Amino acid sequence: MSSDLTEPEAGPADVAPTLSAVAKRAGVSAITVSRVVRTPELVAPETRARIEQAMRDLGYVPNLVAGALASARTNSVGVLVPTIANSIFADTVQGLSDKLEPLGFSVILAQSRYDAAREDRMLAALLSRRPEAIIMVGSPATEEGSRLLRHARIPIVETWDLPAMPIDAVAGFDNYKAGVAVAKHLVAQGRKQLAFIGGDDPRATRRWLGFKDEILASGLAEPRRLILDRNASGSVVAHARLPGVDAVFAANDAHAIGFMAGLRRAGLLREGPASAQPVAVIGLGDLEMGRLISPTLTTISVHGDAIGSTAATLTLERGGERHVDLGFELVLRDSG
Amino acid sequence: MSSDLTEPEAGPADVAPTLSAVAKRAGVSAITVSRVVRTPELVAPETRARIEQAMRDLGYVPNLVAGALASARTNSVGVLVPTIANSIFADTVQGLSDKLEPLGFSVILAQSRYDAAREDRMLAALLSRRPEAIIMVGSPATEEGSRLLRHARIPIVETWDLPAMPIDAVAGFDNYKAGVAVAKHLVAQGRKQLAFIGGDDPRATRRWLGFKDEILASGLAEPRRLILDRNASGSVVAHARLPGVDAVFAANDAHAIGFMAGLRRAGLLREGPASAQPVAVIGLGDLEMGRLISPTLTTISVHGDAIGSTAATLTLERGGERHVDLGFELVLRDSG
DNA sequence: TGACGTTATGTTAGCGCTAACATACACGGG
DNA sequence: CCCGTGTATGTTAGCGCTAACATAACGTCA
Repeated sequence: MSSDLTEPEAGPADVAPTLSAVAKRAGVSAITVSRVVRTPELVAPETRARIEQAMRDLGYVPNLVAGALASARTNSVGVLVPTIANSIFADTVQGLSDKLEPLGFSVILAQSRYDAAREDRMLAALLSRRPEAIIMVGSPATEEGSRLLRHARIPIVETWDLPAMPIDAVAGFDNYKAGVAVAKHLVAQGRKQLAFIGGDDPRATRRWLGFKDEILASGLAEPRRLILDRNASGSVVAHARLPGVDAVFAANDAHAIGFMAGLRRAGLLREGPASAQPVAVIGLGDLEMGRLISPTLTTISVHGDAIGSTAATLTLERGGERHVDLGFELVLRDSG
Repeated sequence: MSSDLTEPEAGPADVAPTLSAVAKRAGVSAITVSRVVRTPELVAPETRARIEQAMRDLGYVPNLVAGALASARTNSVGVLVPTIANSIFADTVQGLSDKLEPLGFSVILAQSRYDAAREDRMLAALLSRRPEAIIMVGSPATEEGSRLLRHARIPIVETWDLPAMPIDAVAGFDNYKAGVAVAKHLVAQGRKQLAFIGGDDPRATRRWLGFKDEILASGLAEPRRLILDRNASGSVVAHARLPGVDAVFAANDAHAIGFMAGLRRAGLLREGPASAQPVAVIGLGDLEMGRLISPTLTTISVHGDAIGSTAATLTLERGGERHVDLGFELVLRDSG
């Protein structure tokens, strides 16, 4: 028995129903069904009702893959982050999704895991899906990645930094200045033995450079730099590797909180204000957690969600300012 | 001057080059170029080299939208989570991405923000992109969402719970039993006035029910339940609304840590072990942060990343066990 | 009254690719 | 010498939809 015998009544089809199946059932042409989906106001109310009924009967779900090919619009944006787990970038992804999803855009998410080769592969994979824009944390790590993006002819938004020669648009803050601000604050507090702990990705490195340059400029000895794994556990034991240190700038709040846990075990954490701390600790990211621990965490607040929603806006509007500095704030609490 | 004048040499084209453009340049047919992209071992080395050169010259990026339409394979999976920011679900998304991205699958991410109507819209939006599977946290909130998924004829994985009547596959743990385990532990510790704080989403509610039932079964008075906002700040002041309480189960670690911050301000937090705590606190999720604060956080550890990678595996293999209980562990530390 | 806008619907072609099926040629064994 | 079996490449049709351009049936107003 061949399968082209149709079911007696509207039984579940073996394959997803198409526009023309709906059209046939409603006694109209395919384009009219297409209009009901996309521009219902152009279809007469009675026709529309008949078509909507047919769509319900068949359980029609539009095929955006075909629609995208025909219209050359995918209504999707590619988003590339180093990692999404336990990370400050989750806020940025949330911020941009919240702006884009209500407009009918889908987010195609890719993670580079701080690996340049994987980043290039993910960039190529994203671009083959023809997103209408790419939003990424940072800038391409390789020349190849940069070339791919420049040739894509779609809005590209680099975030979480202010690259000197952006590909297209930027929504971020000055990581170097953040390092400078932290150094200034610690020096003014009278700290003498300063150190930086955290990763060595481009943004953390910019923070380190600002931190170091400012400390040197103020006449103090060059600060130490401890490069740590991406998990906070490494920072718990970091204190043992920094003898004599009296102030630490951590590349992010997780490292800062881990470092504080190590200080607590060493009996070097006070419940009092920053001035009472044997070792000052300053983080970056302003996690909610930093307000909940004791002593509360002094940190650079960076508006991750605003970066996301600004990036989303930049993908939608081609004109106007394409270089947005969202800034940061040094939030003074009890740890440093 | 009209723009259809081609550049003298391989300049950047106005539109993205297609397979046939590459084919023409290499002097072969389109299908041979397609083979170089997908099954290079079927193409003679010299031909392949010529085509690869042509692809490089033109900066060819395959169009997976067209490929997906022609082959009826999109190589994408839809992922629906309540939220990605500051959340335990980020680990799950990371876990599944890490498994799927190397296999050429893209992740289309959508957030429901704990809103049933938005969940349905996101589900419909995901399905119109014809993903090869859907992975979601929890189960559809509405009958409509459930119907959509059942008719999609693709693998559907529900996670972070063990639904009684799953649509297809499941990778999760028993939230009810988690509540029971916490209650048993607190009762054995001699706690009398118990309370539950957290959200009222389906999974938190299952935890609450297990918690409550076990406490009632052990002869104690019915525990109180405080429904809080999704941010931890609300839990900081929760203690004032629970007079006389001596043990709290928080629906997640963030709430637990927030509640502990409130206890600290009230002078009700000790540095000692669980037995020394005036109020025991137990969380769920096992955030790294819980190990770093003081007192350390007793929590239910739930393997969010394993849920993600298991879910990914379930989307890829259609046969075999489709109902995986990843379990949980009560991790005893100092808070309760 | 007929040229002209307006509203509702249809026709045609094609988006860029791949499945399925040719075709062409080389090679080796009976 | 012809047939079978690879190996390499090509032809054809079509995936499900939409852009762009008809067409038809109605007013409406000078």
